[in-house]
Amino acid sequence: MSKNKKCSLGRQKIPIEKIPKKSHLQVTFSKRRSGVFKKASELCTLCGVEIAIVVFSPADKAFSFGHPEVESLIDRYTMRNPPQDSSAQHLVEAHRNANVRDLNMQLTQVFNLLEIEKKRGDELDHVRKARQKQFWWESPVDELGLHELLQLKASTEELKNNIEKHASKFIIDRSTAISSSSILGPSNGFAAFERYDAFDNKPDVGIPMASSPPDAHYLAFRNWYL
Amino acid sequence: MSKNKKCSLGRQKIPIEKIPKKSHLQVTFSKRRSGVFKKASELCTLCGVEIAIVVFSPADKAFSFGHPEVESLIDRYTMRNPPQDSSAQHLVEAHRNANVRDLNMQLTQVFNLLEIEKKRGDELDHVRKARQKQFWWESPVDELGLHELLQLKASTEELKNNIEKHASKFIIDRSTAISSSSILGPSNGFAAFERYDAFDNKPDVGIPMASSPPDAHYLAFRNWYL
DNA sequence: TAGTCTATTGTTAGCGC
DNA sequence: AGCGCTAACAATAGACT
Repeated sequence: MSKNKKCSLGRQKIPIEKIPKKSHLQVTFSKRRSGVFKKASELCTLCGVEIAIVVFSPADKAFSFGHPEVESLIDRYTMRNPPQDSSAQHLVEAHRNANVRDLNMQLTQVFNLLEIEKKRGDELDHVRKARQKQFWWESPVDELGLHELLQLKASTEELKNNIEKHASKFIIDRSTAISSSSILGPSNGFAAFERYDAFDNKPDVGIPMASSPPDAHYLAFRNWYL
Repeated sequence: MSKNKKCSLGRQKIPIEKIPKKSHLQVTFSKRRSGVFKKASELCTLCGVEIAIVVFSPADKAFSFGHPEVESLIDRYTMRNPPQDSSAQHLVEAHRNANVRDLNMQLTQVFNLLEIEKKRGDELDHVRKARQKQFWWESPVDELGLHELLQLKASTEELKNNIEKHASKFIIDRSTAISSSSILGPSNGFAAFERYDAFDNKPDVGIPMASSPPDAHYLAFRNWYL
């Protein structure tokens, strides 16, 4: 918000010693724990290996990360199998483990989906940004060179003629009703450019934007105005 | 050492997916395993917490890191050894539940992220499709109604005037070189509309599309032609 | 298999909210 | 507690040894 302040000093080097300030320590623990878990997760994905991490927080709370699950990896590590307890316990265990397995599976799947979606979103974002550079005739006129201006002029004159031709055709046989005035049109001047936020998938309306939003032509070309 | 050689491309971005090449995977595993262990060690030192990590390598070899030691932490985590009384059982429960809670939290978070990303992707997708309908002035002229045609005519005339004004300004002081002819321009007629496929993020070229692709004005308005 | 080097990407300390 | 920000710092991909 404050435009003038260089409020951030950026990251500072800290010695790898026990952090004395407690609140600070808690923040660092939280951030770095996430960092370690993320690294572990990446290691899993990249190398397809199994990893389990257990941390006890400064407040002695247990945090864990495991792929596929902490318990089975611990069991594998200690190389002793736990079916030593009573059958009831065992069933509870099994249920718990199944539950955890399910959760982990869901987590993994959803995480993968997330990656895919993220990629798709980024790509589309790039496309969108690319369009702005690609379609130079949508840029402000003052940024165009002479060549572009001449091209635009030529195109525009031809376009104008075509439009006039068509318009007169319309006027000549105006037996058909003049299309309805704006019903769906946006009420604020910029809506036409921002409406995609609220855009859902209405199939189509026959003639594209046939209900002629107010000031649409202004909006359409406002970047060209001087 | 050698100043002239660009021997290294530096670090490259890699997608977080399973690395297909095995030798490569092995190197990455080795490096990143060290990285994770180092991060864990720093977390220990900085926050004075206890942490245990167990990894099974691609070759199914077990690597572990633990402070103070893996075994005791595992025991603490599984809560088998240290206290054996009822309170211990209770703690086991607590930890287990905490674990499940954590997993659920992760799942929820990731799922939310997925939703957000999906929405973003969909929106951008819609934007792209919507542009065609939204920018009805890019549609074929014959599909426009009388109202739209009149709007277009008005816009066009104003636009033409503006362009002429600017063009004459350019012509009057044409001390600057007329911008270079097409270098980057596409060679086939439709490339201008498809180029975003190959578009990456080149910063900018000062004037957008200053190198005026051939027939760009034709492409720009070709939907309007009769 | 493991270490070195470098250009780049990724992480995070110290803020504010 | 968490999220966002920015600049500084740290990790690391790729190539070589």
